[in-house]
Amino acid sequence: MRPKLTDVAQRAGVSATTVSRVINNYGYLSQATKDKVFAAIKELNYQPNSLARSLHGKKTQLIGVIFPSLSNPFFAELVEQIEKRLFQADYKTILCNSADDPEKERNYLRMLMANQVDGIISGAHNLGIAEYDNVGLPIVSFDRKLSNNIPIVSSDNYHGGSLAVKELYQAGARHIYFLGSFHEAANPTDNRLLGYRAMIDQLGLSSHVHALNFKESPNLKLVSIQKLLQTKLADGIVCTDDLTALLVLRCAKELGLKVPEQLKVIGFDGTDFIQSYHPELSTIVQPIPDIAALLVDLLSKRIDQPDQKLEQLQYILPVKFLRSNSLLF
Amino acid sequence: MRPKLTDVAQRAGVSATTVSRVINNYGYLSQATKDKVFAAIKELNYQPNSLARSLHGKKTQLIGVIFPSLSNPFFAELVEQIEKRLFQADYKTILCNSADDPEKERNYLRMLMANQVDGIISGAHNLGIAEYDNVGLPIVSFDRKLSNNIPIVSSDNYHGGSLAVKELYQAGARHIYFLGSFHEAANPTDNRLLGYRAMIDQLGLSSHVHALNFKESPNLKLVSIQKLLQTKLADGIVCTDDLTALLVLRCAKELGLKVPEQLKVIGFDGTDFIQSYHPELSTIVQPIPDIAALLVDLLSKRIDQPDQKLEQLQYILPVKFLRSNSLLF
DNA sequence: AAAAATATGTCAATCGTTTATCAATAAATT
DNA sequence: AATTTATTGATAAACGATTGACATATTTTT
Repeated sequence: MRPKLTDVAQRAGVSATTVSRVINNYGYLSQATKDKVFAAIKELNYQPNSLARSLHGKKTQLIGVIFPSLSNPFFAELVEQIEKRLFQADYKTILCNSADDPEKERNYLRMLMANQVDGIISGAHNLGIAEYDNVGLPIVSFDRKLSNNIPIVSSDNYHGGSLAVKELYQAGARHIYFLGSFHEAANPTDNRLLGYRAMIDQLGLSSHVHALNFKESPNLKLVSIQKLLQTKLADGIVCTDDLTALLVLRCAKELGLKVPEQLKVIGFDGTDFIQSYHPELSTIVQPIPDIAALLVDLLSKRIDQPDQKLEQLQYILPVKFLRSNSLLF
Repeated sequence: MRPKLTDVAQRAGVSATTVSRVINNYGYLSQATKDKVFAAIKELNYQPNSLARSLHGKKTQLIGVIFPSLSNPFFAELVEQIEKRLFQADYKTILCNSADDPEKERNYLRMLMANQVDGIISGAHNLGIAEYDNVGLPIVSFDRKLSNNIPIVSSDNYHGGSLAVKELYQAGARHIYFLGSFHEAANPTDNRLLGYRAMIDQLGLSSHVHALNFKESPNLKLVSIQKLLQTKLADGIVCTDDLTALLVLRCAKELGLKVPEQLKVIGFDGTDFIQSYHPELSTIVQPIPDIAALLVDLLSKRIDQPDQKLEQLQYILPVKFLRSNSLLF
């Protein structure tokens, strides 16, 4: 049986009240008593039961972190950073992989409420506004517009999209395609497409969009990409993510298309993984650590001051362009 | 304010006891009452406060999942699978990234205890036996020998190591190197090295081990690999993980070494990611879904029957060899 | 009509901790 | 010596749900 507060009291030879006073640091306390109590706590390896504390209105220090996948390095690294920041802020991470399954996501929301989490960080989810509003908890969102009460953090997708085009153009590409997945809803991610179009227009080029279904397997995507590359119409491709860009590079190689001479490619995300293991890929780098830090920071504030009005609904973080061999040589 | 049990009772026009009976499904209950109560629960969107329930001895349905990293696709996929299985078993995952930091891991153990988790899945951790034994909770381990009370699940690393050598040999390699990181402790992972040595001996070859520090950055590893490849002594390399193998492939390309003609390479892990995005890499595939399923299964049993003696301390799951271009063409 | 089974309610204790209130004692200050 | 101030304790009421004991009423069975 785990020791409880009264055990500590007995061991230290003080009252339960005093032990609680020491733990919660309030009221008058002599150094001698504190020492005795801390010693007893150490000896018994005592940990206050956080269930009982939270039942009393103290925070649970639990945060639900909802993401659609971990096998995508971008989400893996983002979740890793979020967990790190949450830990530093003395929060624990309940990992909720929504797996693009609305039912699972709904279930998780229920569970999180039942577990009295202090707040939720939701990344690229797939439920409606109403269900998130019903939760009645501090929430911050990554890359998805939810409701007017939920702040959104995202990278500057628009600028990323247009920057990619500009870089391809400057490297000599004139037939620049947009390749990847995007939604119809007004998601921040779709701004990559808007940025692409804007820059295409500005440069007087014509836009070409080749859609991929996000949920499809890499092999199926590959088939679609092959079809695109075989036409040999494109000399530059803006990909909506780095993994797609890798498929393009592979496909180009198989078709004997020289990169970057005949085909220039830019990805999106720029994870550490890609930078380390595919340094040949040019990409638009999202500031993952900053995104994580901001999400945690905003959520902390929402938790500590739930009544404070939102100063800002949208937080857009700058992206960087990482030039590499897939573009110039 | 979130509705509570008494609110439901009031709404349904029954007593609190009856509501509790309905929720916990015991005692005599008419269908009519059940319907009324369920209706009230729905209307109020009521969720029993799991803190209060657990304080009564009910399980928290929380599991601590401790892993050293998410940015490594192997761990990301393993954690993803574990989360999936835990969810199916109605458990929630508290993600603990130990980040190879003993202090952080220690902190997490404390937190998990304070949060009354039902159990812990620990993957490749870095604390001593005593500290894990003190936790006094059901624990299962991945790839690390902890104590005699903690079952270990791992892949057949020994067979994987020897299989890799055998395949390289059959493909024509005679100077087969072992490249990667291993510990001095008797960790299951080190069996890859033992398997390598055994097969090397069996084939009458001589063994060559080139060590890499697991924690070093990819760039530093690359330097070390370059040094190895420049000697041109190896015509086959067994890597302890796929990421290292990718570095070898890159390095070989840069040095103008033809793969697989001059150099044959085998990795280890065989994540979906590698299979999808690096199909050219031959590798020893760990059965990630099976590992996850077994870990969750064993833990569930430990939780439900804590007094049952362990039938088995070690569970070794079979690996598969995935042949690809880095070996034969 | 009596006995048994079914259905619901009231009441109170409990889980482990927090916290307010009231007392009591010791030490420091005037 | 009187008055503050500092330090600890004892007691009890919460937090929200569970559960056992007991009472009462309604049905069903014999």
